[in-house]
Amino acid sequence: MKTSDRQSHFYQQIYQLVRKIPPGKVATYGQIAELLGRPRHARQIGYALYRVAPDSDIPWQRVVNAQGMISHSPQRQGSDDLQRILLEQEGITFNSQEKLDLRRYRWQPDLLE
DNA sequence: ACGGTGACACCAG
DNA sequence: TCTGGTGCCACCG
Repeated sequence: MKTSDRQSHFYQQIYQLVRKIPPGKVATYGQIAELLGRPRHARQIGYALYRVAPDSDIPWQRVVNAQGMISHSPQRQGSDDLQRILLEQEGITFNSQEKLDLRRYRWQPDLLE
């Protein structure tokens, strides 16, 4: 299997898993990578989500960094600001330090799937 | 082809 | 807490 095929397959796995995150819950980049059996590949999750169109059916907004914060970047062309708006619409609140409470909102995937 | 870059994470101080 | 350094590895010019 070519490397490029393995990679796009990995991206599909990422999208499929992110789709399972229910409204009002979030996962971290590292958590997604680990759940897919690739610890330390958190950056790949960011790359995969970067390619997702803002109006996609993939709930890309439900993935944040390990500090419970939205990762900002000029490259995102404002989708980072949109991310916060979408999450707040789902009932998620941010504290004065722009952080959401991971203990409260972290998605716990059902192991029996 | 190759080196800089980055929607990350973790650790030391 | 916060900051800086390090590990990681696909992406892109």
